[in-house]
Amino acid sequence: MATVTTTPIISLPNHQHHHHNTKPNNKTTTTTNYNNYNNERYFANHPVLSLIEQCSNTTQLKQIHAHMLRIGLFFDPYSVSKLITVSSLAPFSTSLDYARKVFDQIPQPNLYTWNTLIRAYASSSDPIHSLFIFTQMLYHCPDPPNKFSFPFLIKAASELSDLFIGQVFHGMVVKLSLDTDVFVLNSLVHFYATCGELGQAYKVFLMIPKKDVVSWNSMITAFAQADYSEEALELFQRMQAESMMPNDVTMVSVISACTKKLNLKLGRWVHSFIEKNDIRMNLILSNAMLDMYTKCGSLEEAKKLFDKMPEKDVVSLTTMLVGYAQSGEFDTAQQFFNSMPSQDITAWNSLISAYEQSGRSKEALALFHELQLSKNVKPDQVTLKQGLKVNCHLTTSLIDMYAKCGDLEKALEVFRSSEQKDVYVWSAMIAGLGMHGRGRDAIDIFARMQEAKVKPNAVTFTNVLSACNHAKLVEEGRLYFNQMLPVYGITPQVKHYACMVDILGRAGLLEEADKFVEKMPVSPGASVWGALLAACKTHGNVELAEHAFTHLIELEPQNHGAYVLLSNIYAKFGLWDGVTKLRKLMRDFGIQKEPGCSSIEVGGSVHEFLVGDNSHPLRKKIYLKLDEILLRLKSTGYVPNKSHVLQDIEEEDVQDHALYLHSEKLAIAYGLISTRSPVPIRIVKNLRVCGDCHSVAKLISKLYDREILLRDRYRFHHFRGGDCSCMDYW
DNA sequence: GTAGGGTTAG
Repeated sequence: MATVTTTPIISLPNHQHHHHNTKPNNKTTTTTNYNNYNNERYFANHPVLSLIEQCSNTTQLKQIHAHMLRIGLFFDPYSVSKLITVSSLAPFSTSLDYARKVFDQIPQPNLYTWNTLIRAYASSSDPIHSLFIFTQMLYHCPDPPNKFSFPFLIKAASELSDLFIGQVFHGMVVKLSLDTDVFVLNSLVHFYATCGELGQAYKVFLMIPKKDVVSWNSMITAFAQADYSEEALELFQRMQAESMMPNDVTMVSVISACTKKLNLKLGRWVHSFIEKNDIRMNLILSNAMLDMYTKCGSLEEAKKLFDKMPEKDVVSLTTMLVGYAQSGEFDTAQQFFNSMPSQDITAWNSLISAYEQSGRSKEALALFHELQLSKNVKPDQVTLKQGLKVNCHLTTSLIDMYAKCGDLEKALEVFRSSEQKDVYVWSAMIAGLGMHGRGRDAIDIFARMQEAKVKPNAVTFTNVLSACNHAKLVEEGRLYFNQMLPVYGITPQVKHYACMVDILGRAGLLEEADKFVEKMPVSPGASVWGALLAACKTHGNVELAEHAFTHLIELEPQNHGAYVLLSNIYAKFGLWDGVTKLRKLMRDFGIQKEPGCSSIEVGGSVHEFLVGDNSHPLRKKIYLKLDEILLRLKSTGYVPNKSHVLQDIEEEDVQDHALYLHSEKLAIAYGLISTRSPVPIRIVKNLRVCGDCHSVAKLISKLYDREILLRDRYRFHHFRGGDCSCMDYW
């Protein structure tokens, strides 16, 4: 053969020299059959060889090994290679140690024997040893690597995902003129795809002179696994156009492409294609099909196929488990889990993840604990990621709960003590601070989140913007909104636009808010028009209000808040005709405003109050207390804000009830009667708190020296010493 | 007489 030039990476020895030196004088010892050593054909059909293949345990193998040593068969390269193959690849051999020991005993392994060992390591858990063996082979074996060596070597490179070493092999293949061998080239296609070099894989694929079915399969699989489903399906079509008959392996990838596209129709077509063309339905193909049916939403067809399958394995059962879990049928999912002869780590992870994803952290955590107690399986990387998610999920819930219950300190405590924080934990803390009016602190957390290398998502930005909104941080709001796409790659959604309109509008920048809405690239949802309308109410702009109202009602004809807001704006400007017209509209469309309702928890039970509520057992005491409060307030100069009693329909229906009968006042009065300082009075209201109730609450917090925590529809108000945490901006 | 391609959780 031609002299081999060296590559810069690994040099191939000049094999022409070796040939004459090594091969002829490699026998100095003698055994009975040793004279036959060179006559390899002589042993090819030796009866012992068929015995090797029938071995079912290590003891039998060792017996044959001993026998081969006795009769000299051990020194026949072909025979000893068989021994190595079986001892490394047979199902009962757990490690390559034995095969390696056998190999080390061979005085002059030939190329065939070297290839055998490289093959064994390539499919072992330590594929890097293939490369070590290869470098030894280059120096000790008289023959250069051949077309059989490279598929094994390239496979090792694939297993290692080592692009560099694979490229080196590719170079050697070219220099050794092996670059027309379909086996070698197919391995290269697979290798480049494994390393994510789809372009390179395709280049090699096109260069295969005589493509066989494996060539096509390798390329189709490469596309399918890289989420290029369209390309995979196109190649499948071209394969047929070129009259290459697809086989069962082809169909696995084709089905998998359908699954990725969530294309049930195409999946069904492929199913019938398989039946029409008599393609063998093996277990793996059936499993791929099950996966397609469950993921594409046809649990029925999956079940039908599952029942027909002659053979099922843990993958089949896991696929069904996931299918049922994702449609909420956890009992059935659990049954599939229990029906497994033995649950592998994937099965555990599937069920844990299914619980986690449906928000059932408790079940997920319980299963995780059960897994830790299991003797057969150990949690792996995926499990730990799930466990982390479960923990983060619980942490997020706790932060959210404490924040919404008004105990921001406790929320912060949970946040600080959590070891792992994912994007949702950070976001929940930002939201918590935001709803308590601590916009600066929320922004600070946002900055720290990025220092911790956690990438913000759309939820994070909603919370950041909302925090800016509640704290009147207009500049900051603009800044973060404008950074969303260019800096963070997150396309603003309608809710982000709505937040921005709220920020601008609430701050009185009505014109800017209006322009902002006009320039929106997405169509403004009801939330955007609602925010604009609310801003018009606060800052008094009839024309813009009517504009926003028209759009809002178009989207949500039954939105009672819209009618109330516009009616209030009319009332503010004395436009009584408008008020009357709106009231008529509301009557005609059967629109009723949501009644204001405040709740307070005392002694473990929740007490609800509506406007002018008379149903509470302690109503007499409550109204007496209310009178007393108002008397004390008036003595300090308090004047009820009549704008809330006049002609407008406030969030509470003040037409029939006096201002002081607002539900939050009743709830506060009850709180003063039934609880003692320093326990704060905690109230939750379904609507936005009105201006009068807000000033009353501030005064009570001072006169009665009580903290009042009031959560309204949009945020928290923390009244203390005569002031509110919202700084009167809400 | 050596070889290559495929399914489930994240």
